[in-house]
Amino acid sequence: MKNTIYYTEHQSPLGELMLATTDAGICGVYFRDQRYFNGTNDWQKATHPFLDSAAKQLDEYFAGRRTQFELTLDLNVSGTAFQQAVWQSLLSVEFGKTSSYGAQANQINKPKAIRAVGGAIGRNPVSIIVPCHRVIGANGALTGFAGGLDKKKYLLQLEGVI
Amino acid sequence: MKNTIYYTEHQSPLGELMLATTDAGICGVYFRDQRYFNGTNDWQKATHPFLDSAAKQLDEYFAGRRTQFELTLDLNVSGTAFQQAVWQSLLSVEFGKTSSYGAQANQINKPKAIRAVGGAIGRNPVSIIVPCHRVIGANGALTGFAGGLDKKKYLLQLEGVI
DNA sequence: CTAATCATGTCCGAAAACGGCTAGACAAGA
DNA sequence: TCTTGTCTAGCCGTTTTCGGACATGATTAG
Repeated sequence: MKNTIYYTEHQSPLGELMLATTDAGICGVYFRDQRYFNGTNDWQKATHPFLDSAAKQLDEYFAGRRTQFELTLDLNVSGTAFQQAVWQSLLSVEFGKTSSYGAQANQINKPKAIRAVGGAIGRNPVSIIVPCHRVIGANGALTGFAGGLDKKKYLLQLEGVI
Repeated sequence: MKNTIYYTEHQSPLGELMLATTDAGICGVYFRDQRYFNGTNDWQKATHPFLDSAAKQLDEYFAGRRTQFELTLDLNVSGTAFQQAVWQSLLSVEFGKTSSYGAQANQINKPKAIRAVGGAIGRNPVSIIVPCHRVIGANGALTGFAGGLDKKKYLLQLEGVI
């Protein structure tokens, strides 16, 4: 029923990342010791074509040579229907642009579920690739990031937003 | 991590029973529509050597030709540590004898957890084989049975207790 | 311009309710 | 006395319920 999850560790300018995948697609990119991380019980440390692609594209992204990821994702491994909808919606925020929590709430047709959207974004399992860092407060404040605000700032600078 | 559960249905004088097993042993014997039944999601209808043995021995039991089951059980599929301890302890109550909730509480070294034992016994996943029906009130009252009191009474009559 | 209010899904901890119970105290009948 | 019955107060693991806290923001009131 539940697909096996394979993972590997990968170095980045923001420290060690943990990349995870199923046979259906990438399902996780986590910072070291980040918030809301559920855990590696019954995850298997292994190599996998998807993991290789992800690592390569992340390297290019950090080197400034990539503004868009071309990867197969599997966002249905964890989370509620609501959360999955939010994550899916995040994919439409492009490199170098930002959005607000309210705007995202509108996009999933729940304009009043703003705080709920905040909670869901915080639990995004695929950091960086699903660009949760591009969502900031309506007033421009960074407001929060599961990996730490400094990392959110770094990513936005990398994308030339601030 | 979680072993597959195979099941089959089997007729008995008390109506249809649902027998379930893992590759480690029998993990379920349920009455039709009984209380505290969690459900067949991701159970697989299939044949299995353990299921065959269980069906055969249950037939013999109901026919009065068997007073003791010789089956491999897997009682660690569901339940808390406390519940599993209670179920394990139930196995020591022999055919034709009865015990009380208090006595069972003593047996697991929690003499005061009497009501809690009652709750655990009610959630026994392996009816008949794990003889929860042999536990009655200290005053002799039948008190309760997940499959219905009439079935408890039938079983105790079959064993010649009442 | 600041402060209070409200709306929303999820998680987490605390608190309360709920049982397949029992021993003990009492009262009522034989 | 000796049953028998009804009540009460504890006991304890599990389940359910409830109240906040959150990666917010538009609106209203002062």
